[in-house]
Amino acid sequence: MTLETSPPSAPTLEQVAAVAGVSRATVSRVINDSPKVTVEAREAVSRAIAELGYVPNRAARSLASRRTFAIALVIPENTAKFFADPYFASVIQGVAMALSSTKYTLSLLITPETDAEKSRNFLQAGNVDGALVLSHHSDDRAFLALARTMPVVFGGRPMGPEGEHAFYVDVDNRAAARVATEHLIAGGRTRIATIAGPADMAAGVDRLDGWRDALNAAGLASSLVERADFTPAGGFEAMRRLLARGESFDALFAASSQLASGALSAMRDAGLAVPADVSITSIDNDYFATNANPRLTAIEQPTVEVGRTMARLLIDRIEGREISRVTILPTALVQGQSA
Amino acid sequence: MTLETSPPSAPTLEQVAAVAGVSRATVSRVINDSPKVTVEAREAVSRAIAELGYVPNRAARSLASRRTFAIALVIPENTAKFFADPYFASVIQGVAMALSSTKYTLSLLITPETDAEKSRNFLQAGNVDGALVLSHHSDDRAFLALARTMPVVFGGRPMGPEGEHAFYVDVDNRAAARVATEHLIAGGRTRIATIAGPADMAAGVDRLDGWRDALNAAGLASSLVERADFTPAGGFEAMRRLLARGESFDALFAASSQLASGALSAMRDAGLAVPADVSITSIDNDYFATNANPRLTAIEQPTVEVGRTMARLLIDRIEGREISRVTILPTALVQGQSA
DNA sequence: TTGAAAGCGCTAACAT
DNA sequence: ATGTTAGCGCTTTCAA
Repeated sequence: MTLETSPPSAPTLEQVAAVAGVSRATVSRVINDSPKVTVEAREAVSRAIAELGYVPNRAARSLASRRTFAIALVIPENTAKFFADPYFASVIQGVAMALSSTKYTLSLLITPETDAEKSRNFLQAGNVDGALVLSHHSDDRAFLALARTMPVVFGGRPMGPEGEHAFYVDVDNRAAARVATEHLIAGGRTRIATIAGPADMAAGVDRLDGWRDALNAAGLASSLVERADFTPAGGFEAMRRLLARGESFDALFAASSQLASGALSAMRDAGLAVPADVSITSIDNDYFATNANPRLTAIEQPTVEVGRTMARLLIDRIEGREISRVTILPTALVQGQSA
Repeated sequence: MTLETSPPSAPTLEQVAAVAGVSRATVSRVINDSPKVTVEAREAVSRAIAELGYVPNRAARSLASRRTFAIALVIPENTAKFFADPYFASVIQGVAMALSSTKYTLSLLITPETDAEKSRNFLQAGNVDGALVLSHHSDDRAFLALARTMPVVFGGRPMGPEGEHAFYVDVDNRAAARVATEHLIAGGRTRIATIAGPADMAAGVDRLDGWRDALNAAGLASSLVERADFTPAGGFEAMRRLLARGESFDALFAASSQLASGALSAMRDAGLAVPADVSITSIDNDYFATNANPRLTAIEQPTVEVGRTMARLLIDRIEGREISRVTILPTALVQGQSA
């Protein structure tokens, strides 16, 4: 366990104090931007810091102050899904943007089931001041308990009774689904199927409800439902099941564009033309929507803004500012060629 | 700076010791799997830990032991490029796999120029026991200095004189490029152009050299060179410049499949058929190669294995085991339809 | 405004 | 095998 080449051990605050000719307390004050330091003292310390190349030791600092100035972004997915889903990319971008103007540092935790315990420990061990939990697709109940231990902001409404007390940023999935479905109805479609997400995920449940809302309001039947997990493969299989039913339909609302993209393949295999035979709308104006053929008409979520907002809210909570528990961001329908 | 709801402060080792009826040292020994603990003591401690829900405080631990059991994976790119490049996804997967069977935790640092100082500070502040620097495309010289401070393993040979002392995992880019070019020659092509990477990156330089090696050995001209950064857009522009020269060619070696994919668009615009008019080989059998039309004949790198190896080597270094400074992993040509 | 001194929660000699 | 005792490098009262 010994390092092969013992590196030049880092300069300590004590050494800085010696060089600057002040006490350790004063050095600490300068580092922490305390106003109660004379200009001369401050400058002497700054010079010493520069001269020695001093960087405060995080462990010592956080042990003494009980602050880490780090936050975790927890993504309960496996690595493959993480990279396959453009949603994460934009949210992270938003988080990173919000953080870059602060002292806070980001710890990215991609936590497949297998490493769950390691991640929990990491968080409980005081490595971070708070956590962001981004559960676009996955189940996040495991992390609700965390919220009792430290400030946590969720991306997407957490399911379950404990979710009632959680802080989260989300879009109005139900309204978004309703709008997407209404667009199909406005286009004159009357037999509208849906491929819904999993029943144990908020986005799955809410988007299905929104689809029903629209159909009910228009007096249309809402029986053509197939569920799938939010992947192209899931969409492909769901569409095959839908077609196998033998009940014809002239429109599809897919709960995500990944689902729609899989469904498109299955429809092409079946010789169905889009939008001639079946028109389609979906949610997520992402890579899968814009690169589909035809380009999908889809609801756009403000993904970068979700990330930015989550980070800002978390820091507000960490620093004791009051924030509202629920933040809903607006969505908009973006016209493509599929409906 | 005060938490709005002060969370129940975490149990300490001292409390565990009290509950278990042993000294703090014994608790510490149990936590650290020391063999010198009686079974009874170990069990008493384990029970106390479970009962209290105790998790050791990382800061205290690392302050006392000077170990963090965390390593950083530094990616000197902006977030957008990070997600656009499938290379990173696989390498990270490899790193994560290697780490999951260890006590080590991963800190992912995506460091655009703007946040460089924050990242450097993070690393110098003792947050990690070592760092992996993955510079597929970007310049990494800034991180060579880091290697004097802590164990560092690079992914890809670092450029510059300091690179001579760096530990790294890489493939033989020169040989890979030579093989890819020889494949074109074996196909009867004689006027072979290349789109090379940047001159300040090892992969850029080495792959160009390999192309030259093959042409020289075959007695063919090696004048048709255009450089670009490793993106589809770069490849597109480079191909346009190549075409604008007015010198005809019947084959192209692209230094990466992203470059090739951009080049393909430009060739399609120019009415060139692949592989009829121009055959193509490239490096990276990734998404861009397999989804190109026609599918690219490309050199496959063992990307997951690169990540796995980097992580293993870094941990070996951290724990004082001897490792060889340079590790070269094998590549193989994967036949597509482009050559 | 500054310094002295007491910890933060843990590990690691050193005794026993 | 276990306990005692110093710290690890910093922040933070409290006095001056």
